[in-house]
Amino acid sequence: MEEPRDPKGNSLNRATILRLARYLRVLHKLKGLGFVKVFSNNLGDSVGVTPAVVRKDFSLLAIGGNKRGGYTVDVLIERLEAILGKEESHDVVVVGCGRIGSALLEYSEFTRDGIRVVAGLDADPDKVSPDARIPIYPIDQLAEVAERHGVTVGIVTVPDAAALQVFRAMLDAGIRGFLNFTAVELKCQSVCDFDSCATRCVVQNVNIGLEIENLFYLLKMNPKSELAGTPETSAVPRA
Amino acid sequence: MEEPRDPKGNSLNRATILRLARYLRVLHKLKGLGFVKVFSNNLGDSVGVTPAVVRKDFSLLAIGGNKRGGYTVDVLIERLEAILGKEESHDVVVVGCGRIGSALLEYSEFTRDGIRVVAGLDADPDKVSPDARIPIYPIDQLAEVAERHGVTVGIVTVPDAAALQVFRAMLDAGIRGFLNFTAVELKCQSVCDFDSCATRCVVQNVNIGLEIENLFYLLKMNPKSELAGTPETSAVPRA
DNA sequence: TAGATTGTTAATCGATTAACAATC
DNA sequence: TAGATTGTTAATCGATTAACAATC
Repeated sequence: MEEPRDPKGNSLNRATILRLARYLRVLHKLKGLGFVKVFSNNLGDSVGVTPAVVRKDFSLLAIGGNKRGGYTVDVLIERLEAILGKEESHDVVVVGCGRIGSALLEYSEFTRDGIRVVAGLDADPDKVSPDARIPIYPIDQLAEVAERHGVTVGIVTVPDAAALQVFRAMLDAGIRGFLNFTAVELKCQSVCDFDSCATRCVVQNVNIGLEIENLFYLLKMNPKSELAGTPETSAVPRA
Repeated sequence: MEEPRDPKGNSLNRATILRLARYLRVLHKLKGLGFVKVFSNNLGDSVGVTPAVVRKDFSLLAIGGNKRGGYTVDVLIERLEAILGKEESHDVVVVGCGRIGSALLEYSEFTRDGIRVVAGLDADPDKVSPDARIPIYPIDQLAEVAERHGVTVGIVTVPDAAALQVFRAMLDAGIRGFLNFTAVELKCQSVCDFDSCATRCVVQNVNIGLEIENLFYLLKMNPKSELAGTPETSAVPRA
């Protein structure tokens, strides 16, 4: 299978795709604020990279700027959406409706990002409530629910002990993108044969306990070197 | 200021520190399972890196293995704890007790990791409950609470609009490690003068909305290349 | 001994940074 | 024009991988 390629024929790696997504986020906000132009250093500040990286990314994508006036917000948004795809709505399911899962079911920030939780799933009959605004179904209806809504992305907020079993069930249900809140390393190889594994998936891990541990270690080891980088500068507001 | 250095005088960068923390986590689990020895490829699988990286890390730290039998779990734990520090307990505060914040207040996984939430803080008087098992105080008592418990790490689960203001208050209260659930980029430069900034802090971002967006983009752009890497192999169980 | 794993060096790869010409 | 920013190339840097001798 080919790697994704940009308009110039260069390949886009994971890091670049994630940066493009972040540019796009910021650009939408800037547009909402009435910005027409933006400089590479402004965008870099917002996303946490250097101006050179921003320019190089855009250069790679054949997105041109103006040598004096920077880049046009509308052009950037248009081109980035052409590359990343302009999603109307991101539908997801939440598997495991404990404390974190329940909180995410109703997470109000999702709406702003165009993310919609279509359903929760749980193994506990007491948690099931199919008639709620965001319904919660028994876990064994996962495949049916996923198919009905065409969901390909799921949030995993089950106890660690259930993680692998749930992971497999989600793969079987056609889910290919996983936001994993468990401490278990989820990877396709762990549920299928080594060589003949045809099921590919994407996993993003959010290990809250580990992140907090890391904070303590980083503070202890590296208290002086962890400044986030570039000073804030201001972008060009609409005249 | 000097960078942290290992026993051989080499400097430890952020990526290495985070890997060491992950090794240590896995090693504690292995010890709990009765493992005495472990090979570089086993540890690599668990942490998601290649065996060569594991060996290189340990070599850098002057931790030796046995050319036939791998590394001794106890030795690794001892040496890693000597380097990272053996923390008895990680005390944190949760600032902002909305859906996510409340869920984290009672997050049961924390106990297993030695993380203790000493208090929550909120601006809403209705949320305040100083007599609860995990008390919730008014936000303006933050400095007092942080000082009383000697807390240096905080979880930020406030609305985006309040993020910067809360960030500044937390810095003023002596908090230096931040687990940031808001979509706002928190960095010390945003709250102090550029050059004379003496307040250093560490921020780990958990942007759930962005992570989900990324899943959709990665699935669309790179459906075939996101396999998590190395196949599982088994470690050496105690005889 | 034979086999397997460590430990280290060199080679490779990719990403970041520096520099600066082009030009609006 | 003068100043500022883009766009690109080359240089640098660091991390990863390959390879293999050492040796248990």
